[in-house]
Amino acid sequence: MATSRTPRIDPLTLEVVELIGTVVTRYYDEYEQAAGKHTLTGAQARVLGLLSIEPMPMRRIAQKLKCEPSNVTGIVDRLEARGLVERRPDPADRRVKLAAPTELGARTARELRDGLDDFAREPLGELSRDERVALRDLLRRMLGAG
Amino acid sequence: MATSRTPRIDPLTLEVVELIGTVVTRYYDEYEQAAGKHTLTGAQARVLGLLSIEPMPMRRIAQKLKCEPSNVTGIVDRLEARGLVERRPDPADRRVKLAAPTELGARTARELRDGLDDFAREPLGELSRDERVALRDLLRRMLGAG
DNA sequence: TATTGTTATACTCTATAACTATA
DNA sequence: TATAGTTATAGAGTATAACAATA
Repeated sequence: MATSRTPRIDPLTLEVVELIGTVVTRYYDEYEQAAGKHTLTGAQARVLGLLSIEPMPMRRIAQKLKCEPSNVTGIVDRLEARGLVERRPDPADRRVKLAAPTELGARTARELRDGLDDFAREPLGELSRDERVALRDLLRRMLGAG
Repeated sequence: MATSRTPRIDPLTLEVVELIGTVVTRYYDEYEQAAGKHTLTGAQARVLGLLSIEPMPMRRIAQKLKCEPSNVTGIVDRLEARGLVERRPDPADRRVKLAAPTELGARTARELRDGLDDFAREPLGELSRDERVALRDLLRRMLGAG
């Protein structure tokens, strides 16, 4: 009997998917490595990065991380224990705790962000300015306007 | 005092880095989601995917995953407990155990791989064939010959 | 009643160190 | 003696369920 299978994707698309997979691995590894240089885990670095843009309630961090709110408690606990983050009361709603980076946390987040420049320099450094424009436009289209 | 700072990257490169970050997040989420549909963790899905290409010693799995060999024991244990993977002796070296997918494991890996096609269809589906060729060439150059 | 954050629990992944059986 | 795989241990992230304080 002929089983109804998902049509195989063409070789071109397959190669692009594989290339993207390589980029994903490389990006992820560099991120973890940059975090590790500050003795931070990936999750901690992500939360610190989020808060450095804008302080936010614990609940919202969980939404951003796509994880359960109960997990955020521990991650912020560890960041707070290291003096990188602090919990502030929300004047508007006393149930809410706003997590915000300390001075040290803000500095660490900045250094972490600079670490990502390594990624920008290395693989992206292979491309000329025109090529980067082309890549930007393709990625923009791919991810849909936004 | 003028602090010697890492030179800031230009806006264009920054945007490309951010776009790649978005792709990375999306790719990762889809991978975890595809794994979850088979009640597999990301690590388990990655190992199963590796072995479906080629059976290999435990040690080599650890190298591929960039983790300690001791971790692989547990991951393969769980895959084996579910009948997706089996450990075979290596005729050439009795210290070595070759991990290989079972029939069920091979089928699961295939379905998992098809799940990645979702990624190929969605964001990549936005691009025409010519655009995909352009993206492929840019990624190839970026990742260096490859 | 509903919501925010937390605690308690259990599972997985991770690294480190010590062990075993081979080589 | 060196290597492959394992075990033991501890820390971190994750989900689920139940709880206190507040809305």
